[in-house]
Amino acid sequence: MVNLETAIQSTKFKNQKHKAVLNVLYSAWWLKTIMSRELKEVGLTHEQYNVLRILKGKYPEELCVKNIGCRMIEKSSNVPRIIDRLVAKKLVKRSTSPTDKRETVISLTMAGLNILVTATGKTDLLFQNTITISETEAAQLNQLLEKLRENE
Amino acid sequence: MVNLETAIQSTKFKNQKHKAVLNVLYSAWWLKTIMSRELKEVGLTHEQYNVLRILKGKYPEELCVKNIGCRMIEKSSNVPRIIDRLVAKKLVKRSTSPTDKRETVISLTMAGLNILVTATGKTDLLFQNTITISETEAAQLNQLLEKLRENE
DNA sequence: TACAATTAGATGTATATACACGTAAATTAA
DNA sequence: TTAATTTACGTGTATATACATCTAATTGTA
Repeated sequence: MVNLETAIQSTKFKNQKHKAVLNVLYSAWWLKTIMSRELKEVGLTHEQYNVLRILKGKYPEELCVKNIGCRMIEKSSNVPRIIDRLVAKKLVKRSTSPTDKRETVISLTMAGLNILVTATGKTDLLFQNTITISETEAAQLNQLLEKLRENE
Repeated sequence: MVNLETAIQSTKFKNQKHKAVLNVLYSAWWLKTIMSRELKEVGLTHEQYNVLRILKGKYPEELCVKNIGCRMIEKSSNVPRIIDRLVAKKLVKRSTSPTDKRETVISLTMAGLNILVTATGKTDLLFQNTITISETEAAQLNQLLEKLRENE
């Protein structure tokens, strides 16, 4: 158990709100780090995994680049370039939409589906073992995070 | 007010814990985005600002690269390269430690201190206007985030 | 219908992240 | 005191982020 003070070696927070901002940023870095460790074993980055999961959510329906982008957790991700790497690994296929030639539609390959199953198994197990807060606490946390962003 | 479901266009969360993981990641991205917008006006990136703040915390004491690194929110930040850019802008000064020639000690310049004051004023105002949760809620949020990381 | 405005996505650039590796200095051990 | 080990930090590489710009396709409008 590492509290924020220890993690970033600082005790000078203006107030609880200021501490909460740093705490959210640090927690996100920590989550990405432990997830990436698992994903590395199947050769995926966190963002590549995110794109694959978005495609899985609609599978076997295809999604265009724009619709993948607006579902990303990090909105400023450069989706075409992440797709480049997934295409190179043959995990997705790119093709032009017949109805709108501006759109590039992306579909999961079998290899993509398979790697996703393995990766999801790994991250699920990780969360099960590492994140032990109760469902009630998680629900509270969700409520407070949305309160934090209420003026979004 | 934008809830997570709308933000990432998904309603399929395995449970509250799974949703909390995505919620923390999304909230961190959101916080970084709104902060970066302010910092851009003074020509700083989020990470450059973080390094300057760490230096301010010990000012006028100097800090070596390693001690800056272990105080960073994102531990895998490449501190030497962030310092490169701060040196180029004359916001910090680099020199070799006289007591241990392996160490590079970094000190804030007057320009660095000044820009930090402006930047901090901007982010403080931003938080004041945008983040309106109470101190009690923020304290609760801090407690839950540390619970989330309890097996760190 | 023709032309302007908008939209989708590819691409370029600067910065950052994540991680490996190299070099020099300091520390420890033989 | 020399040799091995460790530490601090710079550097290289692949990927990602953040944002601007370009092109082609589509849509809206005169």
